Amino acid sequence: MAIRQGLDSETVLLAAIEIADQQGIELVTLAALAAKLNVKTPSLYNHIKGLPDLRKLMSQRSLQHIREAMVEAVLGKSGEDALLAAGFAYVNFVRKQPGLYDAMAALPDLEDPQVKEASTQVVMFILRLLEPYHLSEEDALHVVRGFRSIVHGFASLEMKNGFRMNLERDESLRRLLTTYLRGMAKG
Amino acid sequence: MAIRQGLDSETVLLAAIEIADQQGIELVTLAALAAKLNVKTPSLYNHIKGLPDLRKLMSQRSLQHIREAMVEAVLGKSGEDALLAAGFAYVNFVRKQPGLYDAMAALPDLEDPQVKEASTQVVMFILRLLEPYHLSEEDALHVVRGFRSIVHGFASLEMKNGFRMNLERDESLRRLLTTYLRGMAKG
DNA sequence: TGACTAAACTAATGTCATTAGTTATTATAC
DNA sequence: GTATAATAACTAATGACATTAGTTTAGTCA
Repeated sequence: MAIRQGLDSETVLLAAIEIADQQGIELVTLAALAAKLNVKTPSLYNHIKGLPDLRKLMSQRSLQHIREAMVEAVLGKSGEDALLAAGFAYVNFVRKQPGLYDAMAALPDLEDPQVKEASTQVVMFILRLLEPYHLSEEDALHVVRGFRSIVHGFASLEMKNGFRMNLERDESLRRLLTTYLRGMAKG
Repeated sequence: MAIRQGLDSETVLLAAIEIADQQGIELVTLAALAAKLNVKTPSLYNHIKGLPDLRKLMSQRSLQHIREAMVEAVLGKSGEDALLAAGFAYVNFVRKQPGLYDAMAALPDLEDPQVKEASTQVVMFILRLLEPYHLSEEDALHVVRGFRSIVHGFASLEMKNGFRMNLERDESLRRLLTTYLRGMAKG
């Protein structure tokens, strides 16, 4: 017995993400995770500190992925095009990995240092996209809040089946973003 | 023993809401609820079907309160003023009852019939506010999605301490809403 | 080879939700 | 007013889960 599984925290994290995306964040239990990894529950504590710690790792990873997806999406774009592409990249990430994103949304608060850092990276990325607008620092920060509210709000409502009308979702998102950006430009 | 407490589902619901707002939704357990109501846990099942049922009741109630708050806020207002007031009423409700709102955000999905109905009431209310704009039905529905995304996104990010910069939050919200509305008007 | 490190394990505890079955209180019917 | 029915509380039991303590054993390295 006790054959080593070669586990490490990354493997545990990836398995947790897989369960989250396939079955929902509430089914990410240490029991389910251990079963998936052919190990007993307490063995997981060699790699993660516990369930709350795992949730934090997932949130952090989620924010990293979102940033990466947005970075990739804006390559070769600037101004309004870039912001639109970044917004879609954000929402498309949530569509592809709803459980992982939900781990972040389910976090009681985002005060954990590492989560904070990943979140700061997202904010700084959006600030970069706003440079062509030559806003004051304060103005830019308000816009970042606006942009984040829009994409997070849209993505989470969509994820929870909050949009029930028979209406193109991408079109809703496109209009939401372009309307906001138009308001910015014509402000 | 077994003195009757005069419990009913409303009392249970109100106690759950109180725990949620004071201590957070994750501490709304049947055990905590029973203790608060001077009753043993199984007794709660005479009034609610179980924890998932309670969560649904909370979500439904949350949506009702949000609608009421918005209705109250727009009295005597119309057009952009009304939409701005409604947006602030939404966010201020979440500020006042974060745990109750979180119960809704924590629901796996919003497919439950009664939650759906309460949600439809909110959508219909926003549609009424859009009447002065004389939009097509499709256009109006896209705007409703936009408005909901904005207020939900802002409120939930704020609730989870997602806004960490030292920057007026009401001002962020005001700008977010007016920028969007300006984009609509100048579309 | 021998000693150390660490990854797995077993065992135990405590919290929680839920169900089944029981008791006792309140309301209703007569 | 008393008998009966409905129901709100209870006790007891089960099963899922997270977590901690202590143990074994598999790799690693001197």
